Amino acid sequence: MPELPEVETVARGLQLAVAGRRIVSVTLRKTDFMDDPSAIERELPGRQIARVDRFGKFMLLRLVAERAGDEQEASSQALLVHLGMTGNLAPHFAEQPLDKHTHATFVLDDGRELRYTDARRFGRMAYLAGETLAAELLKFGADPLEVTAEEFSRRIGGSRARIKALLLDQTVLRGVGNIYADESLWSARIHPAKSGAKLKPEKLERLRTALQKILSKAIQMRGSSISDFVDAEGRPGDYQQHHRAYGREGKKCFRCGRAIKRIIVAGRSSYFCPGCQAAPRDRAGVRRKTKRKGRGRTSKR
DNA sequence: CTCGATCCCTGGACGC
DNA sequence: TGCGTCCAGGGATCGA
Repeated sequence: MPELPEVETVARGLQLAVAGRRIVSVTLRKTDFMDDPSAIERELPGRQIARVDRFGKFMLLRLVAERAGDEQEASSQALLVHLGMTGNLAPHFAEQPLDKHTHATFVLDDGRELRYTDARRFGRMAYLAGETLAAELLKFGADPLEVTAEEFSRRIGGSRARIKALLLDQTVLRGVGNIYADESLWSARIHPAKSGAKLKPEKLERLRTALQKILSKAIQMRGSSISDFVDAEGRPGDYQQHHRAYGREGKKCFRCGRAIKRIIVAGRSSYFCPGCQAAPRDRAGVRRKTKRKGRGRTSKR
């Protein structure tokens, strides 16, 4: 589950490994997670990967045309890549066999191949340029590592939605996912079902600093590998060893010793300590997980 | 505005 | 061994 720290880790690895390389050719396989596959096939060959940035949970491969003076130099162009749950983007030697779920191969000018693999195809890939790119990026909220106290307070404290839903909402903050939401709430001693608007200023600030500290530490440790996350060099992260709440149902809270509980908030498993993270008095947001029935897909449309 | 439900997708865990 | 079922989860979408 690549979230901000994992995506940052992959982006940094790619920046070192492929920035400056030119894309020679593109081969696509399954394309149902791509915005416009033909645009990727058409626009990428001949372009150079100028640099690799992270934007929320996205990676942006910034592209430039080969020849300076080309009219397209004027507008920005990028390949936007979201890793979803199981996505991976990494350079390979051409002779390495293809992974079963390789959906895109970008042959580079040094003979290596940048390959995108994604078993579940929850990821996203899009070639965007100019105004379209700018408009896409504008949809997302503040970067949690950069967000000021004032902006955090406005975005989180200004909504009555549950704090867990707010942290996961990419239009509020970009880059936080389930793991780091739970870890920061545990750290700040806030129950996931608490309303954002009901958080006192000092709680809000405790949450912001906890979130930033946790994300920074996780980046230092190259992310959390809880399913099969590996970075651009194929190396897993180490931050999962530092999880205090996420995935620890039934285990003792590192602060108070009570058993960590798991509930569903905002449709996601939410791990918290019932001793340290007091349930909101009023609301009924603490509902037990409801059993889901009727898994059947009908027809596809 | 905020909510839950449903769908997308596959692999892994588990029960039988 | 193998089949059925459940679950994981980011995000889009829809109706309440």
